Amino acid sequence: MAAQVDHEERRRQIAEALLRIADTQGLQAASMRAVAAEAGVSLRLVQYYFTTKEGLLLDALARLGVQLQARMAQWISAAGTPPTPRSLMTAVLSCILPTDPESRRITRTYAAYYTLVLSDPALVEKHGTPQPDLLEGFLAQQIRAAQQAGEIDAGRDPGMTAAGLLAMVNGLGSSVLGGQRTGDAALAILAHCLDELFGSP
Amino acid sequence: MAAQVDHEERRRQIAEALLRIADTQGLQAASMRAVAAEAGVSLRLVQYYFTTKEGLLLDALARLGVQLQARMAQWISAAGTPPTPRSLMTAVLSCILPTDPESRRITRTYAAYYTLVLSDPALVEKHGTPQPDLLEGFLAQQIRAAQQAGEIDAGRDPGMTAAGLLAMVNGLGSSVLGGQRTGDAALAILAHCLDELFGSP
DNA sequence: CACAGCATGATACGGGTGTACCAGGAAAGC
DNA sequence: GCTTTCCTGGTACACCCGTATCATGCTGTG
Repeated sequence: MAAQVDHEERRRQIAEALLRIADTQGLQAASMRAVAAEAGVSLRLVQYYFTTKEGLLLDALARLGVQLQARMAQWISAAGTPPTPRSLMTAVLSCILPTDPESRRITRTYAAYYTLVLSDPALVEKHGTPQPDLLEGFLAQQIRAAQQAGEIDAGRDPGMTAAGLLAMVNGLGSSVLGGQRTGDAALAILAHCLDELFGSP
Repeated sequence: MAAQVDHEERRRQIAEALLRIADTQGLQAASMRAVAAEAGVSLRLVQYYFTTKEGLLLDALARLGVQLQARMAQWISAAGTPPTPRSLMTAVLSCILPTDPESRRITRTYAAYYTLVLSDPALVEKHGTPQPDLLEGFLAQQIRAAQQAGEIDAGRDPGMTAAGLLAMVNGLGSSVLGGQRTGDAALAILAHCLDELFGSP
């Protein structure tokens, strides 16, 4: 055999270079050569580990998803002891908002992928993106729990309320990235909505 | 003089070809040559009427803004007689949602521009985008009016509620374009939120 | 009628893109 | 030691991009 190299580490290095470019300059600037330069390797290496560009894009997207998932798990675990439905929802929703550098990076990179998928839906269709629906289900579950505890008006539809909240946070994130709003302002709006949802007189 | 041609008409024809491509294939597919082919003119003509590609992009974006504005004006004028704050808000918000072909087109094209601006903020900065803030102000004003009429709880912050609603509609639109939700489902969620905002027992 | 000027067509240039091909070197197994 | 396999570097190929240049129409005015 030859100089055995940690393939996974190399792939990670290259994929993260792609994500770094997607974050700072957008995905259309993430050419094979640019990724190679950013990762400090030769173009040939990028081709070797990811035969095609589509493979690289998909792999990097998967890693981005893992990063977001890790961040959310961390925020959930920091939601106080014991976690209440309200603290959990606050954690999950504000975790997605681009307030600190890491969330800005993740959100911006996801936004870069978003339009890519819009123009070429076949890219991710086979790959599947169960994340949003899972999140929505989790939120709906928390809402139901809060309703049984009498903290939320029982007349609300949990699914629709969850979907509305998640969509709002998405939209707030877009406006923050677009520079129309500050991250803290978005957080304040989210807090206001949660205050309204949980009766806080 | 030479064959005097309606310049504005030609510019419109070309710009709308650009918008059509941006809608169906994304902005990264909207090359000068593709726009020329879509508009049925030669590449040289596109260059003639819009010296540079940036000029073409900006002009088309401006036209898209006008189209959205016209659509909103139409929906507002169809908001019943006399228009109530609730009917106005419903009209404005559901007008943005991608439910019919026209709104799908507008929303998708705006989404295509969104990431372009994210990766190159200088493009639109000088050009200005007063639209969203105006809309937010309009919504806040309607909320205040409804509060004075006793239709909305006076404890709500009009600005934050307006911002939250607009962001939610934006996020709902994204999910519809992404195929995670149907346009009607998004409308139902919006209706549910408005029901909750205006006390409907 | 001729001329000036706007409108259009064809083509070229330099650069960037994804991918493919070919060669070579380094370590492990016989 | 030799070979086989894994890894890596360099380079080339088509193709598409935005823009510029040259040339040629056509038309309305003097």
